[in-house]
Amino acid sequence: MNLFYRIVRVFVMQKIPVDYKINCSSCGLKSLCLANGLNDLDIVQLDKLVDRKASLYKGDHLYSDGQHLKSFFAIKGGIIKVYSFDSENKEVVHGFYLPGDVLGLDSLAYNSHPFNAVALDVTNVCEIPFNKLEQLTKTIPDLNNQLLNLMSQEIVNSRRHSSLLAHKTAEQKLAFFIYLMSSKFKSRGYLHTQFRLNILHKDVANYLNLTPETVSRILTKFNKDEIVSWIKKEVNIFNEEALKNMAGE
Amino acid sequence: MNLFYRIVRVFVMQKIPVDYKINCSSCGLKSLCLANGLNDLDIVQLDKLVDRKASLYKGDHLYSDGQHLKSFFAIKGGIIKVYSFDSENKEVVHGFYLPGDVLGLDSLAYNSHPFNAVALDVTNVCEIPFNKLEQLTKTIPDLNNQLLNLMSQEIVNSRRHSSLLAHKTAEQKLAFFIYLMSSKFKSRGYLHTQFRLNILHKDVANYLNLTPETVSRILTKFNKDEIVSWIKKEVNIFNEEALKNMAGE
DNA sequence: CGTAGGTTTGAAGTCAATCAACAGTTGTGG
DNA sequence: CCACAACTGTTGATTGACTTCAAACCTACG
Repeated sequence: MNLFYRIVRVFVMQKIPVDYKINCSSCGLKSLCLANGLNDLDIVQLDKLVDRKASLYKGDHLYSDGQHLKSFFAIKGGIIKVYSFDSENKEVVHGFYLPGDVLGLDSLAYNSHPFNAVALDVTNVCEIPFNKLEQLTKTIPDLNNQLLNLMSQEIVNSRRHSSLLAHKTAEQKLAFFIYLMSSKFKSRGYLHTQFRLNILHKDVANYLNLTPETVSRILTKFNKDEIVSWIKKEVNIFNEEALKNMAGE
Repeated sequence: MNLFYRIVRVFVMQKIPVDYKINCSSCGLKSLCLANGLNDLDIVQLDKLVDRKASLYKGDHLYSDGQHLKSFFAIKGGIIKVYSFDSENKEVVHGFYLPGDVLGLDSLAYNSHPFNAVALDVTNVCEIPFNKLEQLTKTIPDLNNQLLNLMSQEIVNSRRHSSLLAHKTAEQKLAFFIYLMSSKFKSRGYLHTQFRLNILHKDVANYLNLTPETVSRILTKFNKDEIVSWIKKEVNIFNEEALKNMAGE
């Protein structure tokens, strides 16, 4: 088992630097991120702005509370948690971002913004500076449109989350969350009934305004009812229809 | 009493048409809405796009669920409630918009969007078509920046709302809400310890994920404790400091 | 002036939190 | 590579904040 772990680690370490240097034109996620809707020539222009960062490892911060953020980040691989602290210094989890998602849309209006972004797994991001992007939007109207679209979507997502917090039961919340993650994997062309979800139960609990105990109890029930299991970061959906119904969609 | 009411109504009906035709340059709210940060010449350009709509009365919809929205709306006076329906057809209140606020930022990315906007009081709005505004942002970079700023702020506001739903007690939620409204009035240069707030308790309850009964109970308590009263649409803040503390800020 | 919808107040009920104790997992330093 | 410490997850018993239900009272509006 230990040997297996080593091999995987080495594999990951070696593979990623090759993989993540891929440019926008040949990136499989271009239809989700800023490049969506752009023609091939424009994508090349966008690509010139992109700074492909070295891999982040679990616990590494992409940015922190109070920092003056001056870039967007598009996720190429891995998973990022965005969180803040409330007035009593308790953590508040705002969301989890997967490959194809864009971070930093919330920070445009603020010199110093109140959010933190941390990697939950080995993660690769493309950094796109605000000011350079802004210049480019002037010559590429489609790019400006896509930026506005992404922001608009972020507003709607955030409202959906509020609505979930307000009007769903603990069971519905958790079913909805797993269903949402599954949908994300599906739309990205990955296997959506069986996937790795490297999120701690306590972080999900926080995000859904539940306690880890409640999450644990409900997952046990879902497993018993043969709807879905989530054991050691591995999600298995046994009954997609039942999950969807339970999510109240 | 009837006579008094009549006089007020006539006064309102006559006054507003005169007032709301004011152009952007001389509008007292220009520092809050799309005109913020623009020079005088640019404001004149923006002003040409603006369609100042006739007054909306209580219950009139600015837009509805499923409609193809093609404009932003800046509120000049009055109050608008934005809401939707969940999967069980129960109303979900997403927010209340006051003079200076801009609506429709959520609808940019969607051909048909899931929100409704209804006037809770006599309300005047300026309509700004997406496509014309988009054209103008190309020649006025400051306008584009302001649009992005407003969207970014909307994301942050929405996250704050989620955080409130998740981590505050019923008392804190209500204290926070009243404090927030007061702050809005303050920043708009109105009296902020005494103001008309034409929102039903049941709508606030929905927005804060409480029941009208709970809201009623807490307001009774706040009144007894001489912190704030909210009786028949009139808010009176007796102890601003206590309210702020209670809001947990 | 009557009525539908909104608000208040009280009593009873409930969902999920809290508290507690233990089991499993991860990561680190010797 | 193991041992131990710190963290994460599970399960049960108890509690509490807010909801639900119910009935009376307002008040706004045609």
